Amino acid sequence: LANINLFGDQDISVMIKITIKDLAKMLKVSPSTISRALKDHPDIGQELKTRIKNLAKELNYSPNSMAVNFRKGKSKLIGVILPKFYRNFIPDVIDGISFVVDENQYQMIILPTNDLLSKEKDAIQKCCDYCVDGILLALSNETVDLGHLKILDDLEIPVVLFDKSIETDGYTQVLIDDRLMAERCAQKMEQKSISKVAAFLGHENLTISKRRKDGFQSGILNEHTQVHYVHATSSAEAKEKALTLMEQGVSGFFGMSDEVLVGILAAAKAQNKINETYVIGFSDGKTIPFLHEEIDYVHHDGKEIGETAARLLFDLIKSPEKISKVIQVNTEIVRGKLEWPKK
Amino acid sequence: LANINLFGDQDISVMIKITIKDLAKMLKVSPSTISRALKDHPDIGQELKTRIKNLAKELNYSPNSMAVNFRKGKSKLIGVILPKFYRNFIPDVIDGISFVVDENQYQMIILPTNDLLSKEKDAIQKCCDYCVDGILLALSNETVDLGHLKILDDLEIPVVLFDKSIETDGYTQVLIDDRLMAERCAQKMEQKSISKVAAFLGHENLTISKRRKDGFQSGILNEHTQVHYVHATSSAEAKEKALTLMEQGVSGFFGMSDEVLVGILAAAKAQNKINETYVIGFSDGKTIPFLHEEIDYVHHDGKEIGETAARLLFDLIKSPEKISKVIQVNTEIVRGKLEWPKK
DNA sequence: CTGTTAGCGCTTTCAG
DNA sequence: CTGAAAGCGCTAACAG
Repeated sequence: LANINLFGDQDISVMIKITIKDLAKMLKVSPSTISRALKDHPDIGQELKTRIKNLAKELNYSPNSMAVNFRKGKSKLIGVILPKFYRNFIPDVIDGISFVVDENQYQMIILPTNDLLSKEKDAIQKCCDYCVDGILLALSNETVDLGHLKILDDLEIPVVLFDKSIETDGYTQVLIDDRLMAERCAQKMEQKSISKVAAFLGHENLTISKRRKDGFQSGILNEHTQVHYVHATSSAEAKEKALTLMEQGVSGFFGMSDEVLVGILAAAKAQNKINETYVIGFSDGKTIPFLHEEIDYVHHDGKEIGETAARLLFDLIKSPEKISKVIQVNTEIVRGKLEWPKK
Repeated sequence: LANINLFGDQDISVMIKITIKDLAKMLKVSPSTISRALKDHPDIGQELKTRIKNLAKELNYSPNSMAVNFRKGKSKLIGVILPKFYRNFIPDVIDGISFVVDENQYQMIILPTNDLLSKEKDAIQKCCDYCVDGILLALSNETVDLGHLKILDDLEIPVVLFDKSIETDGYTQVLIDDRLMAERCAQKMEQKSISKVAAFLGHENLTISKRRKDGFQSGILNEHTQVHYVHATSSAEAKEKALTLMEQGVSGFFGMSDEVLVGILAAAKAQNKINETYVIGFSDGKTIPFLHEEIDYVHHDGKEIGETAARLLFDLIKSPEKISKVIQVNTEIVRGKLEWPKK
């Protein structure tokens, strides 16, 4: 095609990013014709269409997404706001999200808040500035109300909460039935006839902590069971507190997350009390194999939660009327040391 | 300010996204004046400037990043392309990256390749379409040459390779001195006077595997030491292979990653041979605490690698002449069970 | 069937 | 000191 050589003999396709205008000039047609041909608009003649497509392929034309999205008033971007890249759970969640994002031909920008409310607000503002079409949000520990999400309402940017959340109406959330499962844990604990037990919870701001505490509490029916409720936000803190409790004769432990479970088991190990200690809790089962101990745990699958949250978000993005709903992902208690982390 | 009420009595700031044009109309000045005032251009009068700024604040004006970036021909976006959200190492790397990205007021889009070359190519194309200003790339296992990065050269999009990489010139990379450290591991192994040892490597395509193998090989000076070289890409696979080798009397193990180390230790545990087995390898020290065993390991810090790679990328983005260089991050051999994962 | 035109929100010459 | 106008790349009425 002699047309390519408008700009001299060198193959310009390898030099700069080709635009629709370039193609238009080379083929001496208008930009709109190029635009239409490239998206198979029925108006364009077959012959011209193939000429255009061939040249585009030859020159590696590929549309400038920024321009397209800017023009269309949407970014094909979703914002994923989360506290931190914990090693447990979160990587799986992101995996699930990225799968759905891919399916929908979107991209995701990830904004860590480091568990700071101020950074969460910043993150939301940035999402607005970048015109994201939707937001997936795991709240920071500091967040106690959702006032800062109002702007998203105003701009009609849908948001789905996952993992961390707080009691609230009007927002779509993906949860597991924390209350019920914690209650079941307590029931299992009771079957062991342990007189002194402890329930390890996460940050006290979190509804997730409250719900799991409530559930556990209502599962303990024996009035003579002595229950300690403890908050811990790291494995190290959990270990310290577990050590103290063990010295006081506590031998049954409920841990609401992998973080605290690891601490509890480390304490039991350190005291050589693995065999006389009963441990149960919430885990995704990926950390357990590292522990070399079997425990009962409520299995919650990060990937499934990520996928579910992302699908809900895209439903909201696509549907005109934004109806919020709360989805409960199913879980069950299993005994692990389970599967190996895949790959 | 009566001006706000141009659109009736309701406060429009909570209804739609305010633009420069809106402000201009309300204050009866031109958009360019608004634009200049908001960025403290010296041309604008002090009084007008404050009037504009006040109104902007009141109405929560915040510029449309898409438009700004589109106009300026850059996206303030970097692409982070990586195989998968492994639980080891990668979350820390992303943490490091996100820290630097934040410092530079950028955002990052994350594109997982699932270790597929085809998806790696897609990811690169998407980065170009989104006009990212730079790319951080951890190669997939399938990638054996860098031909598909040529387009980045043409478009002058800088790229920094980290973690996974292959032997190549002309690209900026962040590495640790794999060869030297693997050699040191072999030397430590030799001090134990073990007759049968095994070196567990990752995927055979990876230069990282080759370099660590070479290093280990050259550290073994005793001709009578019998060395098995094994490739494994998951903990499960490593465990199986380690079991077989233990039956053959192998009692010294080198593991080039957390993944294989976990498998090796699980095998030793299963065979009740923890005490008669020597294990050394490469780790970030975060998995070790879960293992309850102490081992010698080459400590490589994901966060530092992520930060270093990101800083190099921003250097390239900012500097006019793109000079590629290879950076070696320092490492040392420590004995772990080390620190707890922070938080 | 194809071209012209206007415009997404913003910045930046160039005038005045 | 301020305004008018052009344009980044693309799309979609509206004409013809």
